[in-house]
Amino acid sequence: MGNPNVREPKQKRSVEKKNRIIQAGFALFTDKGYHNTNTMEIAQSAGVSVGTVYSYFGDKKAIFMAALHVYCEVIMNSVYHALREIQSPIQYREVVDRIISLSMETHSATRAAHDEMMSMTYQDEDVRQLMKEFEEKSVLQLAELLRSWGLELAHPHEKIHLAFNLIEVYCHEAVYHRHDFIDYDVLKRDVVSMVVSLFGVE
Amino acid sequence: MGNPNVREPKQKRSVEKKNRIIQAGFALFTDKGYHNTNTMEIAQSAGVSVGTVYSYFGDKKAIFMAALHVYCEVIMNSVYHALREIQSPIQYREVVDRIISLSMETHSATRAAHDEMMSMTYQDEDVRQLMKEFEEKSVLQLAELLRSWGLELAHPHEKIHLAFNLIEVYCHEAVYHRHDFIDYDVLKRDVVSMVVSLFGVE
Amino acid sequence: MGNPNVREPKQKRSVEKKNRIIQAGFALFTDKGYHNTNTMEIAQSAGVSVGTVYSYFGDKKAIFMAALHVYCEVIMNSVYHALREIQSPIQYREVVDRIISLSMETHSATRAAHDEMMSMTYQDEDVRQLMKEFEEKSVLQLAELLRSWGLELAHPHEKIHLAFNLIEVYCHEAVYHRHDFIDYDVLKRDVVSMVVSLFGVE
Amino acid sequence: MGNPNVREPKQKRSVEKKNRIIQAGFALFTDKGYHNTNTMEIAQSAGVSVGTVYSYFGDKKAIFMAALHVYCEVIMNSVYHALREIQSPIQYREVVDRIISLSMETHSATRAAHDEMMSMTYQDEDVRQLMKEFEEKSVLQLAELLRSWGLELAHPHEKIHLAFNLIEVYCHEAVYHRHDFIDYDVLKRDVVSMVVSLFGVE
DNA sequence: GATGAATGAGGATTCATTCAT
DNA sequence: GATGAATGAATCCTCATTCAT
Repeated sequence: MGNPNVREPKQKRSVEKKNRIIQAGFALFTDKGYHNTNTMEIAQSAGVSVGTVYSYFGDKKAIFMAALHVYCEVIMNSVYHALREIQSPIQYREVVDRIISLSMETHSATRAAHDEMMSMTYQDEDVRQLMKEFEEKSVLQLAELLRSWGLELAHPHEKIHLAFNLIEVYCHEAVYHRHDFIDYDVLKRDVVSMVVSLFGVE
Repeated sequence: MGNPNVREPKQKRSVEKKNRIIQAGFALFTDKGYHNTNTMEIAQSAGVSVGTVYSYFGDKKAIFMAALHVYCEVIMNSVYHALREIQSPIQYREVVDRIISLSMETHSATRAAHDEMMSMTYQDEDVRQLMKEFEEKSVLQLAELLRSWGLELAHPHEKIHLAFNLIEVYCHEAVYHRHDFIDYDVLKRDVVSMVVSLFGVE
Repeated sequence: MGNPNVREPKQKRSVEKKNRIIQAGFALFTDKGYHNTNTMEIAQSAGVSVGTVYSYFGDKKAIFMAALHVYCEVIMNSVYHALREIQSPIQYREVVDRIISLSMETHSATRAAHDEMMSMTYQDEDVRQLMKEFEEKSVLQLAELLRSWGLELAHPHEKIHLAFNLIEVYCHEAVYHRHDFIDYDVLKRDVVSMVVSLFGVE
Repeated sequence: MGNPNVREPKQKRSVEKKNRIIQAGFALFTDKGYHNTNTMEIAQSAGVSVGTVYSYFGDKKAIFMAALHVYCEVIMNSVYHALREIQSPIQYREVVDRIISLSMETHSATRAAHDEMMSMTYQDEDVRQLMKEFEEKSVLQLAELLRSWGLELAHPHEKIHLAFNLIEVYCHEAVYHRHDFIDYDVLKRDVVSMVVSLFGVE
């Protein structure tokens, strides 16, 4: 399965080419879904030939994995870097609000990315593993950051996990669904309150 | 598109057959994903021929929609019926715990169902619409129920939405991922606390 | 191939039912073509079940053959009966004009019938044979009629064949194509002249 | 519908391959009819894979259209080139005879082609349009040629149309049917006479 | 006699992957 | 290294025909 001679690019030109393929794949998977995107589209969108795609990636799934990796990094880093710049005294309510804004941007920018990515997670063991590792890394990184803020929590991992998922739930709802029976300002306020209360910072 | 002569079964035998197809489709979509399941597999798994499948459903997507519909009903009803049987005085913490248990059962039973279903939601407008309607119905139904309990909330819809998604997040995590750095009892306790506090019932 | 137990209806009800099937088949084949018409459509259009269709006709082709037969009869009879009513002294130019009018009606009424029928003729030996017999019968019948008018021709069969095909060409062109570079009145006048001159009656 | 990435071959090898597919399609459609020919047969007959067929043609109909186009060109050119070589003084009777011979060759060579092609014309708007354009082009081209011979006719288009159809009728009859009651020499002589008289050249 | 549900082979089309140039 | 033409298995869907009720 797949090309056994996958090239690991060292040259700058090659690295850029590989990145273009990942970007193209990410954009297309995100927009149309994994199964509705074919390799030729990715190649064309990246400005290379199919053959070239297959010289960098063993198979279609490998492109997906690389794209997922980048996606995770982007999500994580945007939040992490924003948080690192925060100076004390920390206004937690504002911090949460800021994270929500950042997540909203990512969600809007990547449209259905999150769900398409998640969907694959449950159909492929390799993808699942990748996600798991990423989540672990993220949570541990943030736990460290909170500690550096002097926030000593009883069960930081669980709380971080929940907080992120809550924010995720909000963004998701706000970006994709727009139910008429939901007031999104109220929803957001509730989310912020829950997070703040979860961390006992208010 | 699809078979214009879709049979609407009235006979008991036919209804059962249609249901078998839906069940088979649901199981397969859930297990392997929509795109990794083909119509012949569904037919065989339901013990009928492909032709028969297409006499009940216009196309593959219609099977998916029917399965999604059933899935939504099952999820919703199990929770709704359980809640209806609750007598006052209401112990909210126990109620949330019960809903979590019910959701866990469904999640365990249906494995990756939820995510596969959700994934389709973002790639197909019809599926999206179906989900939206279902969510609306569920939230309104529960809001009514809470009111009948004498629980007058400021923004019930938003709270119900968040509560359900929180529980969803927990089940999801508990059933699929099992991160080593998470203590699932702690996670659950936090979730229950958040919900109870969200509804101001403790 | 096909049902070996084809019923030959004697009862009035059955004969009518068979005719309804033929009519329905004719209409559908003519409108959408043989291959774009399926047996269920024919059955529905005739107000019977598929099973009933197969009790009167061995297979789909048999319906076509029966429809073709009816079509030929209709075409031929309309012309033949019109000609039989003509009294001497015969105004040949008017006679030709009348035949053209009749043919135009049939063409208009049956839309693409002629060509669909003809098309099948060249793909199936049975259909070809049926057409051949019908043409032979028609030409001989008309030759007889012309003789009864006192028109003694050197090679009546060849002339009748040509005359009919010329008229056919005209109707065809006039009904289906409508080229901008053709003046249909001129075309008709030319056709009439050719036929009249072919028979040496002017 | 159809492959959006249809290859437009420039390389000699590719052009030849595309032509082989057209030829194979033409032969099969002509022999067995459009609906009785499947894409795999065409591919095999052309010595390529189905995938290759679909890289040159968007769908099956496109192969048909291409074949029809070639057929039209061949028919037209054979007649047109023959006529262009004729030197004055022009012996019209011989000219008509020559066209008949040429048409007979084409008819014999292509067997049922004409009718299969015509049949499609009445079931598909695209095919109809293609035929219409071809006919227009042919008639105008010939009108021009006749003028260059000094033959000034009152309504050349109508006459050319009729003449060609008459010849067509003859060839058709002579090649496919062979009715016993028809003397084909007589039929031919009548046709020639009609054409010659139609153009007033005798 | 009539029905119409069931069958399953067959057909058009797509697309991940390979490999000769 | 790069290309993109070629492959053909796999997929969704149709429909003539049968046969149990």
